[in-house]
Amino acid sequence: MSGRTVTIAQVAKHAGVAVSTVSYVLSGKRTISADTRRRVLDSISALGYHPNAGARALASKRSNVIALVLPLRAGMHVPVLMRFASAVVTAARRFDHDVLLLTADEGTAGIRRVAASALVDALVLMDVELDDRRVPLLRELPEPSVLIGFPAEPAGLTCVDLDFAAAGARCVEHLAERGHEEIALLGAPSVVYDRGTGFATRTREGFVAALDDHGLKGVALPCEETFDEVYETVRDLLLDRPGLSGLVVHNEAAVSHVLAALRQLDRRVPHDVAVVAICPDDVAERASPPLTSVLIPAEEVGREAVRLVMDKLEGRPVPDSTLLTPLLAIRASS
Amino acid sequence: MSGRTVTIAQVAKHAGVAVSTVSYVLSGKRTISADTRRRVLDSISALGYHPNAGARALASKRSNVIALVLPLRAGMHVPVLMRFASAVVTAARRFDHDVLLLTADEGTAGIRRVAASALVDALVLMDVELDDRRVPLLRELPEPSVLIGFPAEPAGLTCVDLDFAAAGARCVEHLAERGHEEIALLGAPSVVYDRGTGFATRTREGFVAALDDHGLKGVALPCEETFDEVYETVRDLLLDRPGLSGLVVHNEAAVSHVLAALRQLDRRVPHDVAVVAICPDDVAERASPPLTSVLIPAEEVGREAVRLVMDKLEGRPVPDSTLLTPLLAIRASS
DNA sequence: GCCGGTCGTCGAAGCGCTTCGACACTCTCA
DNA sequence: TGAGAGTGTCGAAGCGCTTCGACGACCGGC
Repeated sequence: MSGRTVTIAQVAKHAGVAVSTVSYVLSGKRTISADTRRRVLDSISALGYHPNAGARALASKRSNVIALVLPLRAGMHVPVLMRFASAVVTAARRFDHDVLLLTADEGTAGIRRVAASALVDALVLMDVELDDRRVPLLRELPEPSVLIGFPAEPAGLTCVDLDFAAAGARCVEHLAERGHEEIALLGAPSVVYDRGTGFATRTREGFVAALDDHGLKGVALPCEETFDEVYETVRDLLLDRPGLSGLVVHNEAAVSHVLAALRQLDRRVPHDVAVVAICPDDVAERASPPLTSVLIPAEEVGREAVRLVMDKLEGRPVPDSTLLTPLLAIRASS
Repeated sequence: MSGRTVTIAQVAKHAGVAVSTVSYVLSGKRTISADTRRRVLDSISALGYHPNAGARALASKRSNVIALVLPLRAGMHVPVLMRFASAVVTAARRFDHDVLLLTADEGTAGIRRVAASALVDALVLMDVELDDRRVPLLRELPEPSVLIGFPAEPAGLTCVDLDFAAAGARCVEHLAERGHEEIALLGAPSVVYDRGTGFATRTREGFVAALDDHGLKGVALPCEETFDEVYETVRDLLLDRPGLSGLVVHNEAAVSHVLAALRQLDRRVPHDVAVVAICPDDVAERASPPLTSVLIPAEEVGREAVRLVMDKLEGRPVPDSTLLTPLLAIRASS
């Protein structure tokens, strides 16, 4: 093994070749004879050599690091975010890149800093809002970037997200197939709609449009996240709309409260009220009864975001907008 | 502003000084006259200069990046993890460092890689387990590291965590003060105890010891995370122990299920059964009724971990073990 | 048998920064 | 008044890597 900081020069000497030859073995940018390659690789593992990241970045003008920028508002969707983050890291490693984590408290200055200092080659932004103040900066940055979520004006940007409109519609379609005639969407807290967060709005639009398509009656309501508020909302809803027999819940924190409220109101799921959720799989599975759900494909979104940003880094053309198709998992609640 | 990649040489020329002078202005490692310093700083902002991270790392042997290593098992405590991560990033920025995110799927190889390639100066590991396979590696690494959580054999390592034993004891003490005589701890799922995760075990030990100290009767049970299982556990518990009037819940996912189960069993909180939780504040506040809780101080733990790792980087001595005192927030449930 | 064309390898020139030693000053104090 | 001690600044030597141009060696074609 090593004796502290093995350099490429030591590898070269050990293998009896030039430094540049070792470099070419590693990068594959020039042809190297099988024999030489083997000798070099043997020396590398014999010495325990790891290329120095700083030196490599300096010489090649590539740091092989991408920035992952956390959302402006902490506290929302936290579990899903973690899965995004984890998926992004895993995907980045497939492309031999690492991931630098950036929070929002530094504001746009952090983004500017890591880009200007060549700490990162590219950026992935999570949980982009409709009116996201990070977006103008991205436009003027030479480093490529990919957004998870859609801002109001996505022209010229590369965005990935679950197709929330389709997700909302898919839930309606499912309930229509099951014969329900009046349904409701319980969405995000109203503050989320007020600040125009894209995914909440788009789900609602998809839901409302699909009501029409399938000739169903229905309503879309915001939904707060404490049990008491959820309980009231559900109670009032059932009171106002006696014919209502289906519920779509697009609010991870409220899911279990909705079910508890229904139990308390003596409505059986799915007998009296069918419930479909838009939430991560594990939440749906842990509920009682397990919920039919449109899963939020965090892994897929993360993977796709990284793929796109790598394509941009290599100068390959990429689509402006990538919408991932929602997948409905049918469980006991509908 | 810039015209693409401003270097220190351009700043030096613009300010009419030597390159080294600019460097010393930036690092403060030599005295510079006020006048020169101002000229240099003016040039820096006039040109929009940002030091190249790679070059700096190469020359100074410091990358100013620390690694944040995610836990081996994904899926546990996910929301809390995100707050750790965020706190670590924020704290690291205060020390002018950035944070590289590492997942466990690369195994220990990832840790070895970023350390050997000098990509990072130091490491912070989240959610360390009793028998953590990353720990032996840390001992042989020259880079300093800090663990969040305690392994079975922490000698020679630097560990930070909430004092879970004290947290368990604090809950008992609180219920004893309120006059309860028989109480129970609903803890993590049994699989978590089986693999010996430290925080679960330590809470239980603190709980059990405190029962004795305060002369209470009680029991500590594992607790699964689906509603149905929680319901059964709670029902059986109340059946077996008619005198039981207090519950400590140390399982974030089960908290709302426990409350729903109690509602269903017609036990009023806190009138019939007092409930104290060990969970993040927002979960406790969102419950109904809002729960008296020992909060898990993610921000503080993250901040402390970074402070320690920076101390180690600077060669300052640090304590092997840092236990953060639990804080009980009294709310409506007890 | 000579010419042009790969193929495989080498040496050297940076990449942008930090840091060390040197050096010209300006103060002090004997 | 001159030795000694600071100050403030400079120049140059790397840090470990990539990459460019050069150059033998070897090939087939005429």
